[in-house]
Amino acid sequence: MPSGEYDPDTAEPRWQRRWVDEETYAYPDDPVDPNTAFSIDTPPPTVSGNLHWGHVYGSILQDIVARFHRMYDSEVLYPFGYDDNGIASERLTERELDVRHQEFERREFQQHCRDVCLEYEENFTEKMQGVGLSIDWNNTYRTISPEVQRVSQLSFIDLYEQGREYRQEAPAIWCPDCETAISQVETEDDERDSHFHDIEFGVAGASADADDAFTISTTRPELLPACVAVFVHPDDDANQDLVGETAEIPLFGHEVPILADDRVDMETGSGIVMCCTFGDQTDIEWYQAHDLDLRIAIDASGHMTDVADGYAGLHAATGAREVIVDDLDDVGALLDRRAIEHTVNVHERCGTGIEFLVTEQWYIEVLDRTDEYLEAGRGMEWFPDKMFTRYEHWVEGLQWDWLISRQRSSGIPFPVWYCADCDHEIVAEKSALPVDPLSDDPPVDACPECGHAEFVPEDDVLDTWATSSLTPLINAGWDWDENAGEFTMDRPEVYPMDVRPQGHDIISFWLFHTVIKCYEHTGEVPFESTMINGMVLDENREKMSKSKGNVVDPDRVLAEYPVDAARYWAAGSAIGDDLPYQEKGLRAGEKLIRKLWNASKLVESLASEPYPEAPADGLHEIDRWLLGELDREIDTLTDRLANREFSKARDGLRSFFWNTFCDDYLEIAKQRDDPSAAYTLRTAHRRFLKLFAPVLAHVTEELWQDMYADIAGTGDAVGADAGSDAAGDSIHLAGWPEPLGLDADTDAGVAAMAVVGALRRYKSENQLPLTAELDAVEVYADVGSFEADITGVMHVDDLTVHPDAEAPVETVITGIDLEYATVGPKYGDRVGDIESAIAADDYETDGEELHVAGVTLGPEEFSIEEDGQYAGEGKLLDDDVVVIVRNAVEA
RNA sequence: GGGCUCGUGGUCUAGCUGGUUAUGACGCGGCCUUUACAAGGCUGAGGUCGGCGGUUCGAACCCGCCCGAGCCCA
Repeated sequence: MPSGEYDPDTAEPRWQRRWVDEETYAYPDDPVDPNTAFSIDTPPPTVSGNLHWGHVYGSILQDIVARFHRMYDSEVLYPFGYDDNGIASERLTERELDVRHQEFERREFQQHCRDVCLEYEENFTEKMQGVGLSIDWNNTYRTISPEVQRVSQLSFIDLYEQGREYRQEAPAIWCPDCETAISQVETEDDERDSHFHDIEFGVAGASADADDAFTISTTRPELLPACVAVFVHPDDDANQDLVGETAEIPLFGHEVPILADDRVDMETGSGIVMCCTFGDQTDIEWYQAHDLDLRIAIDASGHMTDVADGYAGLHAATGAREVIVDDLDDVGALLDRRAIEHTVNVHERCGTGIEFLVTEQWYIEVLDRTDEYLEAGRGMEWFPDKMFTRYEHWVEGLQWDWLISRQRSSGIPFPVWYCADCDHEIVAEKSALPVDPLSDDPPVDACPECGHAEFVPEDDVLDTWATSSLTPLINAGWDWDENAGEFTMDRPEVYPMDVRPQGHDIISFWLFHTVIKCYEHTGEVPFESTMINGMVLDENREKMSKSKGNVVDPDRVLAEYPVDAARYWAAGSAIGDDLPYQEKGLRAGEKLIRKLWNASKLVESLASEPYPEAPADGLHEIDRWLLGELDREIDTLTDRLANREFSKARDGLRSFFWNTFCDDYLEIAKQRDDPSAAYTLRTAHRRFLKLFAPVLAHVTEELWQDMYADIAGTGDAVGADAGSDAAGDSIHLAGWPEPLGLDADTDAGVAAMAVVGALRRYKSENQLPLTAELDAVEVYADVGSFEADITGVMHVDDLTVHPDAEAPVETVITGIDLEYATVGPKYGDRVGDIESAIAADDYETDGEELHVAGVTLGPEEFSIEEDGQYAGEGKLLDDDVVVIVRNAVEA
């Protein structure tokens, strides 16, 4: 029985432990009806450090969805994963153990990664449980685990067999310091001091009348030996005569074509730009679009190659650049040199400026099916709708197939070997997966192509997105059945999954890649819906970042506030919108928790039986009214939760509970002691607990256990919801309330509450205690059989109700309200005249019609605005529902 | 540089396909010891809806430009 104050510091950890220990949220092992199973593709956080507030925020939104559907549908699969096969986890491991990955054989280093990550993962688990997430901790996965490696390699082989993967020599982003290819997400922009150099290029064989030289501005003169073309914008009239000529590179002397391309930025430097293989992304595009030569001037370690003639062996950035600039100056080709600050693409790990190196890489073909992938995206329901646009633009703007190979030493290996003689690709047997070609033998003794018996293992590993894009299949238990010769699922009922929750920053990565991979493997869109949450900002609506020092530490917040308060705050967001962290939002949550606790105490003291029976002679009208209003709130709330309208759901329920239930109904119920009130108090209270349960997971559980769990569990409960309450011993396993559908006189209820409100205001304004007696009150409205309730709660000695009588008030016409929805379109620009005539009192009403400004409006087109004036004894409180009070106490 | 999104009282927000007086919460002022809660109740003040222009009888809402913020892609 709830007494005293609620103590979240002990209650919240207690329930969190119980939920885990008793496996409250376990998904059943037995097959589940696909119609009631609800599945969530939980985002697996990257194991690279500690959880931040953004994780907490996103997780709470997922959990609200999970808890709602667990009550509303039935079985919910809410799994959890740890993404620990990426470079971030390798770095964490190197940092923790103070080692370098190169010191180990691949499997050995992977083992170290697994050990280190395990510690962090335990910490993640603890944190997630501390937020009260209803995750099924029996269903967790690690992306570095053998099971997931098997899924990932199966995926590679399936796509390979479908002909959707190919190997090609192509430029890749390369870190010359770490000596590895990296993906674009591993790079970041950095402001660097640099120099802009104006360099004079010659025009080879220039005719006498043409210019024989032009200027190029560059920050990277050391790339001159790698120059393979010069570009001019097609709209650049001043330099158009150069197009078609041949340029001569200063110092190095080789000749390259001068071409036109609209990717040239005419605003930068001279508007003429050199294309080197490779200085930046655009160079790669030009190289491919114009089929240019390849001149590699910088090697894998960042030093100049033989292409750079006498500069070979010098380090490009720290040696060759200055020497080349000096030499250009000596031959008079350096026209100008000025200091600038510009943005450089660097490797986020070491800060080294990235290069582009041509290497052999594996790709998944995507460009040929963008139409299908667009259609697949349309096949999902998007919360919010507007986020689909990002997916759409990403797919429409795709320029490259998906590069999935990485030259890292840890990660999931490609299950591939090559014939040492003819380079024929040999793929592992599906039944043998997972394999590591570096330590496992290929499935054949001799090359099926040429018979050669020696093989070279592929030592690349898969892009981490190539694995994390399989989470729906991992969750569904996708595998290859060797005997049946087909792919199977342990839990086919969860696929496609009901919802993919994630941030909008990775729509183009995680979501897109998951959709296309699962689509190719199963022919189905992997999600019924996707829920895209916004970012968490700081109190000033700015992005949280370590450098700004405005990062919110989850531990600190949760030490100070109940988790339920944090959950209340998170539920205050419109899905897809960014949400600023606000302490006042958490404090408002605390207040609601306290209100719910105190109201529960009152309910218990007013109605001692947890499940009282409904009175045989029926419910009082006010009780039917309250339960009827609650029905409507349930309908509204259910729709809002189903549409992921968290903020509206939360605020609507809060208002109804606080204003209607606590302020109106409970105040009246306090004055009563009858079976109808007891039944209603308890029925409404149990329903409120359930409706709040998805958001306020802990306090509702505490109250439920205190007040209802014992009897609900025995099956002795009677009355509304008794059947579904008995289903489990946690409120989170109880059934979501269905509307009771009682007949209720809603209009009378609303009128009665208006009377009560008016009387309450009257007392407040006259500085009377709310318990003060009122001598006489007259009401000119139909309040049904609410009279006793009004007199009880407002302490009215003599209440007279005139349901049909004309109120003794004189109505004064104060104006005319136009029905703009009909008047506007009908009279168009004459509306202005009508309005000014009304304002000038220049109109006549004639029964049903209004004559104004030369037109006649029908009864549907206007309404008369009138004020009630009362000259009799007493005071008129409200002229909507006419309430007159005569009271001796009032001065 | 391109795309997408957001901008509503001091703060956070509701406002659906344009239509009377722009919603609620937090904070602020005043009043009320009322047998669940003073961390409560009642009540009041506070907004030219980022700016400018346009469409319209009528714009927070539709269109254009600009400013500020965020994300993604260059």
